[in-house]
Amino acid sequence: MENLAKAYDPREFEERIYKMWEDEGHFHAKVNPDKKPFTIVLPPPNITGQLHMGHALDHTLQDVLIRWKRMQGYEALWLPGTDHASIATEVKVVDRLMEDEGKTKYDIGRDEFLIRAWKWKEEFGGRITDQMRKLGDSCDWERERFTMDEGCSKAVTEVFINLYDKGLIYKGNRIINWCPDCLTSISDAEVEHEDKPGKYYYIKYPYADKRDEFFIIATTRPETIFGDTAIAVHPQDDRYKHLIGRKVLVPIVDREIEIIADEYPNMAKGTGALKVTPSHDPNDFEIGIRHNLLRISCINEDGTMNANAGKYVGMDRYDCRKELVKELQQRELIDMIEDITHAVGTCYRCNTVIEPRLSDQWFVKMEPLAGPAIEAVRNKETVFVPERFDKIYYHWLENIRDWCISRQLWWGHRIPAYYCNDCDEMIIQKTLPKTCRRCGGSNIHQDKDVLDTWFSSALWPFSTLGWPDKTPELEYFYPTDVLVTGYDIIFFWIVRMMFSGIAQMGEVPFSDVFVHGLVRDADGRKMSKSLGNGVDPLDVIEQYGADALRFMLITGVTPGNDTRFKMERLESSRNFANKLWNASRFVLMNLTDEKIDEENAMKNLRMEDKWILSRINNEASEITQNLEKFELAIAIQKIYEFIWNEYCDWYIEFVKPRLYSEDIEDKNTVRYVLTSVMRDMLKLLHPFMPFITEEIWSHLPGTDERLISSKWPEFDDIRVFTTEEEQIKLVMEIVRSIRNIKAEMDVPPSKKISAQFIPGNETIKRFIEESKSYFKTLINVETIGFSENKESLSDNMASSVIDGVEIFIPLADLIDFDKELERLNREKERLDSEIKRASGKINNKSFVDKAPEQVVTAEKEKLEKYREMQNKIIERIDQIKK
RNA sequence: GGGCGUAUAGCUCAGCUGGGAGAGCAUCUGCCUUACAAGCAGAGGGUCAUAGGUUCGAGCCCUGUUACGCCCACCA
Repeated sequence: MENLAKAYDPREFEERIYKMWEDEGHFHAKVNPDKKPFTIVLPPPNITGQLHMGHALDHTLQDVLIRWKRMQGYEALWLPGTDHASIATEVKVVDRLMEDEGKTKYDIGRDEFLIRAWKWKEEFGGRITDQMRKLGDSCDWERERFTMDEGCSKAVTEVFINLYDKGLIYKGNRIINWCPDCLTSISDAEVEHEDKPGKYYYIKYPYADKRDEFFIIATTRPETIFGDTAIAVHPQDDRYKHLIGRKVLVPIVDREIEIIADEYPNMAKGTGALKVTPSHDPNDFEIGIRHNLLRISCINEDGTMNANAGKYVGMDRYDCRKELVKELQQRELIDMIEDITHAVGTCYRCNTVIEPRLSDQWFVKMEPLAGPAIEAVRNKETVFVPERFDKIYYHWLENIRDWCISRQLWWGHRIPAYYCNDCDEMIIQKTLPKTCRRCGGSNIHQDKDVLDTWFSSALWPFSTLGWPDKTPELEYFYPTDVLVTGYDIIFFWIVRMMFSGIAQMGEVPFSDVFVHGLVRDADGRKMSKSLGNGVDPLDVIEQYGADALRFMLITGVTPGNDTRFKMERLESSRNFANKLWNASRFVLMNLTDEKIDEENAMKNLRMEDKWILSRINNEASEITQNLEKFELAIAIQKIYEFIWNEYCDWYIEFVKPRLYSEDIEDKNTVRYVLTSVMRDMLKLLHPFMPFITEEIWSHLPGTDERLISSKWPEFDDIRVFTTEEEQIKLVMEIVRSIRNIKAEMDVPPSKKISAQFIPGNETIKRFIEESKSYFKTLINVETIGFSENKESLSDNMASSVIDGVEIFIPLADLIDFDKELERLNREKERLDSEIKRASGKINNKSFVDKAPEQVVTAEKEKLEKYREMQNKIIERIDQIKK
């Protein structure tokens, strides 16, 4: 028989196997009316990114599901692709331009910049997809997409125009989140709130008609006073009611503003009065609309002060704050300064404090889109796994404000809005109009802004399948089945895919959202570049193999919870792979080229054969159920335990002598069972550890298909053997019991011994008689005998009681009776507590009355059993004491 | 301010619909037994955060409390 390498070395085969799968087309899914589709779209990683542990987890989960469904006979499509990552990529290209050529993007201009950006994409955009191959991701690479490829771009324009036509996209001059460093607007979702130390500056505004008296308001941002156009107080605020309508002067600039009444001010906060700066605060903006206030901007795009700030013009906003406070103090216009901690919005990319800023932007009107998206989850058209994440979803959608989708960047989908330079007419259409529809002029330019990256990712589940064209793929694969992602992008992405799918396709984009947590470092910290605590999946794969990494990432993780990356866990995963590897070596070295006769084998099964066949049969069915419920960790735990604790520890040990015997027919049976069970094991494990399983599979004789495309095991009624399972359990208990005696009584395991049994009944006696060869194989019991009672046995024996049988091991003159008594007493005490517990229940009338009958019966049986066992031990103790 | 999660063996974590507490690692003992020392066999180790409640029965369900963590929230 062809043999496997002696030690498990994943480097020897992982790459080769992946190439084979890809070359043979196993990943490719096509429209196939004879099969049911199963579709997952990959959350497209950024082209700027490198594979990190988060991807490794995310992809492993998806690959497990896809491989499993593929084996179940579904037309399983895992559609990969990458995201253009507008802002992230633009920053990279800008940096590179500066590094290489010392130029800014404005130096080379928009067209040239885009050429560089595409070049950058060509150079680095494929890096991450190459890395995915190392992980074993079985994506359909023939269908790989990019958010800015022709088809996806077409979809973007189409959606934009659809929404515009329905009045769901509009352009407006409104307050948006502005990043003074990235120099672009960002959406609400992209603002992170951080608690930062700040100060309340209590500023004195002189009354216009009585300049030596002051109205005091508290602000954290004194530099915005240049944009003040009112003071607002609550109409019910007794402190201020009488002042409504009076005028005060903005300090330093001496501009007159009015004290107005508005419901917004919180009477308990600050002085209860609010300076209103409509150009630099979203709430103030709203107040400004209600009261028709002037909008005065005082801060520029880059965070410096503008001419409205008088002598502070050109100064950075924070420098201005310092200087201005100094000046106010000199003029005695500051009442007091108080230290506070408050939440400050920062840019998710560069951490710069966000400047709310008035500007012309494009928005998606959210309310009409949010409603149906909320409904879809309430109706369970889409289900979150675990369920609790639907709360985040609801909360986000229920409180959503309009989505600012325009970005002042160059890399991305350009907004399909065109303006006539002559008459200012705005035309929304797919391509550049030749002439203006109003004035007929041909002097037309396109809107300079690009769209938020998430605008295109929101369309991913259908844009990648050909939409807006009615392709067969779209018809067949949409809606997709599962969307797998981390909880951190539920509102960035899941929410937007949901309402986009519903709005454009009339159907939710996926039926399940399988949410996972983060991979943290060994100390529970988030892996990050700045901390330098990230572990590179590629290094791990190089050292331990992709299978070990995948196994580690799935094992012991509760869905939706974070997990820690621990080296020891990786090692034990690798050890498991090694264990399987060696078990396979054992099987293979005991096979011959001779064909295994299945029919004959099934006729000559012994009890351990029936037992293991029965067990794997059950496992297959349970594991399938676990996978259906997305309980991947439970599923893999079961496979692990089966392979290690049942197949390796027991079955292989059971059958060794049969393999070394001369009984050809029996050897055939063992070979059949070994390989048959191993095939099923490999199948069940394959989704989780695809490489090692495929490699071993390829060495099994009579294999003419690939494991990746083989059929998932199903429960088989013929392979249920209850009696044999019972019998083997008894054998195992006896074996464990005797091993324990040997170990505790310091008898070398290799020492040959004999055993005497006092069986509880004839059936047990027969079982033991039939099983004597196992005792020889497993624990060196050379001879066995039966007795009616203890009295007929010699004293020099160690003993043990299990359910239904007493076991005696003669230890010649070596026996240490003190030790033996200690052992027996320990056992007696253990039974004591069991009996206490069980009898407590049985003596409890309400338990007997109210608990289900089978529970009560079971408890009674247990009690009887324990009492019997304990009696025997007590007898033995007494016997020894005499 | 609102919401969520976590608290189980020395460590990291499982524990699916409530019915005798588990794994991996670590520890102790004995074994190189011709698949595997990345291994085999045996052993020790837990008031399941805390106070109540529901139930015949609670690690699991309900309420309160504490600690830690996370997310959301338009900066007066």
